[in-house]
Amino acid sequence: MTKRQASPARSAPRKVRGSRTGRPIMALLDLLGRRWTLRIVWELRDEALTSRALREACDDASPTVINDRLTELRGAGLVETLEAGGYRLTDGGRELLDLFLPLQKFANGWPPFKTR
Amino acid sequence: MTKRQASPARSAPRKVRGSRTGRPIMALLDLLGRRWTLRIVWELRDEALTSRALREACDDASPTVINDRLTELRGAGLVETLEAGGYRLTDGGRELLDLFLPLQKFANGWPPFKTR
DNA sequence: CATTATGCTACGAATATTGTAGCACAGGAG
DNA sequence: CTCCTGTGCTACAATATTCGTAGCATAATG
Repeated sequence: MTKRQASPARSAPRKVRGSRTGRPIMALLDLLGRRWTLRIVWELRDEALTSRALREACDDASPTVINDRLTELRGAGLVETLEAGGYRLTDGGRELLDLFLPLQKFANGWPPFKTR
Repeated sequence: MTKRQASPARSAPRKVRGSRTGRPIMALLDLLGRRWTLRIVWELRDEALTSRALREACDDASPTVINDRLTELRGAGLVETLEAGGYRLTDGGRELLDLFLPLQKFANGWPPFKTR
């Protein structure tokens, strides 16, 4: 059961949590089902952002999480760091994002989300 | 619905956590960015499932979470309970799912997820 | 009544996330 | 060089969420 400490294991997503089936779709669903992951991809849709700009864009989420997610997303090859600084989607990341774009239309047209 | 006292403040998903912008897409992204939410929608793609069948389909996730998610999804009008028992996607839920179906193809073709 | 299945709750332990502070390392300006 | 400012990133205590297991009440069936 690993051990429990304040935070010594925040470096790598050792495994695909929650899905032990091995099916790629499950791994992807699991990766995207973590807090801020979808949001980060979304915020990078138009342009590259620095880690701080990204943080602000994400309702000032904790840098801890942003960094964890960024590491995971880089590991999945969906996001890359720019040598000049900042992060942006890879070609694959953009490909994924394109699948999500219709979501906005769906959200806007779906009553339960309209007046939140 | 549900009261909890083990953890001090665990009464209800009172708000759209993490997104205070009010934009529907953020609310949706946030809803879907919770553990098991995407997976649950995914597992309901073909047929209605009982709560237990759903639990098993989701790698035996804790009934606590399954229930919380189901409540949230019902609140969002994406899932509904059958009078005969069990859960299934609403028309809106299926509409959302349709947007996600291409994801499987993407996952299968995306190297980082192939051999996990 | 015994059995099986349903939806759902309880709750301690394990993990994850939040919020705030601050580090080391570039530039750029003075 | 020294004082800024911005970068990516880490530390860590406080919270919140999730996990795992047990178990309830109800209903349908044998």
